[in-house]
Amino acid sequence: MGRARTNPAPTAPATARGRRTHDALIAAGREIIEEQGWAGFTPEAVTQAAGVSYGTFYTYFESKDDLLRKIVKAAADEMIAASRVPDLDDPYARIVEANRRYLAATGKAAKVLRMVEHGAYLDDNLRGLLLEIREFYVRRSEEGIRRLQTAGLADPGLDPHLTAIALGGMVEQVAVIINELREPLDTEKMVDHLSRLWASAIGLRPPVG
Amino acid sequence: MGRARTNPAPTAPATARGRRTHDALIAAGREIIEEQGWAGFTPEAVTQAAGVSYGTFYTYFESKDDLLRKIVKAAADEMIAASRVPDLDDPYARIVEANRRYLAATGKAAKVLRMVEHGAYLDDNLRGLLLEIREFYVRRSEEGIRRLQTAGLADPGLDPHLTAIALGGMVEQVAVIINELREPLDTEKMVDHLSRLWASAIGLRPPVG
Amino acid sequence: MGRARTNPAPTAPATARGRRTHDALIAAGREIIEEQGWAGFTPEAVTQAAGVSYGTFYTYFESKDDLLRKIVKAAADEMIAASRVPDLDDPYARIVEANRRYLAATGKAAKVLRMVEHGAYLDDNLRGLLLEIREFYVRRSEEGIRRLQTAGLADPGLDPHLTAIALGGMVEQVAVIINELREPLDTEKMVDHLSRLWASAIGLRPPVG
Amino acid sequence: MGRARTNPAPTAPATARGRRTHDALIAAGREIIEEQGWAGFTPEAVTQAAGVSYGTFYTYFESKDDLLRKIVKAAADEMIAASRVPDLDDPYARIVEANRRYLAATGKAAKVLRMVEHGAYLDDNLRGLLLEIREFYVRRSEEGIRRLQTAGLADPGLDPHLTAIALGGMVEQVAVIINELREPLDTEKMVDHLSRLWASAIGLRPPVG
DNA sequence: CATGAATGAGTCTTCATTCAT
DNA sequence: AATGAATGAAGACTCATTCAT
Repeated sequence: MGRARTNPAPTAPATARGRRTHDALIAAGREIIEEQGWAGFTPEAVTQAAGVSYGTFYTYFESKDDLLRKIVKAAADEMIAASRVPDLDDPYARIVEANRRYLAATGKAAKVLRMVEHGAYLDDNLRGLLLEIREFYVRRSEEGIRRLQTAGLADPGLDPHLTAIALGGMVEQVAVIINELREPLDTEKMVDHLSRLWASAIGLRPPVG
Repeated sequence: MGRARTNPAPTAPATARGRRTHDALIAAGREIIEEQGWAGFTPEAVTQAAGVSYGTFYTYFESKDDLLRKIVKAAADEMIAASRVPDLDDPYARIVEANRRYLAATGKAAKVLRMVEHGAYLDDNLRGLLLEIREFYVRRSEEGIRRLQTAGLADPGLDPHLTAIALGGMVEQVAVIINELREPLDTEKMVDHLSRLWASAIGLRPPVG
Repeated sequence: MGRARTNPAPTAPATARGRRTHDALIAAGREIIEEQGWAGFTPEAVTQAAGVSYGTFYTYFESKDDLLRKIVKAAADEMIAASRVPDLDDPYARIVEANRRYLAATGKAAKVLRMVEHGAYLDDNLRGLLLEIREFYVRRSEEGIRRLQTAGLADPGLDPHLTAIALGGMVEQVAVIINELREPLDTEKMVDHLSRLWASAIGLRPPVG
Repeated sequence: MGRARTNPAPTAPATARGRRTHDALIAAGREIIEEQGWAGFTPEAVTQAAGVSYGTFYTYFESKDDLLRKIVKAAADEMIAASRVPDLDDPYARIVEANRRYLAATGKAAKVLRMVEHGAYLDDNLRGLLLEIREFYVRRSEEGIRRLQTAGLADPGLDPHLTAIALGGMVEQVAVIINELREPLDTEKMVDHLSRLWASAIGLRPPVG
């Protein structure tokens, strides 16, 4: 973590085999982080899980952190991709859809991110990534809220930025908690609640029922 | 070699000096976790910060984990103590007060807890502690919501348990985020927003203004 | 922290170089135990003596104890192998041969074993090994004595078990003492004496002269 | 173990209470060595067993080695005192008596000594003590054998020195082994065997029966 | 004298990274 | 590219000894 490197800088794999190994390592690393957390994430464990030899790790990654960054980047892209919401006219339906997708697709990814949040506290690169992701979500929600306010559909007294932070935090935190609970929650019911709470919170009248 | 432990099993300090050192170590440890996160939390760092020699660590704690557990316990107790809300008649005032106290007193404590959540993934003791704390909050909110529903002041269609998890998550997450942002938020404004969002979400009419 | 072991669990060396290093470590470890005793036996000393870096120790051995067990096992095997006596018809010649081989080959091995006897007092694995070895010797002597008694060549009034313990102890102890004395003994003369004492003790007439 | 000392040199205890504490520490230390072996022998354990505080150790002993030396000295004196054999006319009776006393009184003391033999390999003081003790026994046996040879009662072809080493070793080793066996031996029967083996070995006719 | 806290060098072990093949 | 051995700095923990009260 931050030692000077004298290794040949890994380049993009040139052969198909190389790409396979590279991807296998990323997949293995991600699985390990998701399932064993920070402590289990070692080059040894990753290479073993990927079925290659120890040394191969450094053929593809500059360092453990390098792999981590790539994993996080992938998780982040995935989260954001999974969160694209189709352009629905009904604002409430939009909220429901956004929450459903977030919970469905991002539980594990969110866990990876949060793991990093603490484990790699000192790595500015990673912190930057995390902040970007959060900002993306906050900005998107912020704009949505502002639009609704302009349209007279949401409480104009709310600060869109603070509101976005708070409601986004709610969803983010729930996404993580769900994966940690012993007794599993009914996800669809949670989506329903999150959406209704969100809507009511900003003054958008949720559908009757 | 299976050598029997021969060091004095740490006992409660018998002298005033002992108690001072003991407390200094806990304080130093906590500060380090809060500020440098998991990675910086080493016996060496803790003893240095406390201004005592390395070996002194083990005069008071059986292990690094032992200290960690004590720090977490303290943080948890503190959070819960700080969250006691005076018995206010006005439900909205109650919500505001609860949020204000939570944000004021528990940002760092919450961060400690979250740190542990991932770093000590495998330690059942700690996981148990964390679950207890969260349950405490969820249960308290749940009861509050139920009371309001019974009194006809809150949306009777909401599941109090899911709602408590979601809104509690919102506050918890905001408490942590606040401490991570570069540009500091106006805490009092955030308290106001959290409270209004919470109230509106459950259908409790927030005060006009 | 209950962190899972992530270092490669030592496996049999896969390459010739690996085997060389592995063997060098065992040899170095053994020499250190023999010459400096328990206190000098540290991973650092062993690796230094073997001319490799500290970390290499754990490429081949799970722990200090692991190496110790392997050394003891080797010493034990060696002792027993060196003690095989060719099937001689003359009982006295057999005794001489057994003693000669024991003293020649096992002085240091016996010392290693004795060292462990006390140093690793608590390790049941090792204690088991030691008991096995002693039992092997006792059983063998016991059978020899019994045969001679049956053949009318040895005092039938002796309990073969107790006798084997006592005479075996004599040889074992002498083997160790020899290596500790400043003024070296004439080993061949000691073999002669041990054999004559042994033979006379059980009533087997030693050869005249 | 060999660090420079800056402690006030402990002097002989001046008060009765002091002497009691001093003796209690020696007794406790000895018991620990006898029962838990080398590994359990720490100032902490000793003081605890003696019911005094940690620091008190250094009021009475310069170092851990200092206590050890005193324990060994005491064990040695005790062994030698217990081994004094009354002047019996019958040489065989003398042998029996010597062995009986040795086994009866010295099993544990012998264990202490042997422990030291390996544990404190590097301490010349202790090694000297051990050698002295062994020499005492060897010399005594040697003289006895020589006397019997002169009196025409023992095989004149035996080297008294080598013979004394061997037979002394037998008894010493048996004394230790006895204490290590799970299934306890009948000590009196072992005394009988040792004596008969010893006598026969040197050509002294043991009593019929 | 007794107490118990303080000290810090030493020991075992881990693991990210490098290197020879 | 792949392999697996080698490296060594860093971390957790121990314990004989010292010292303030």
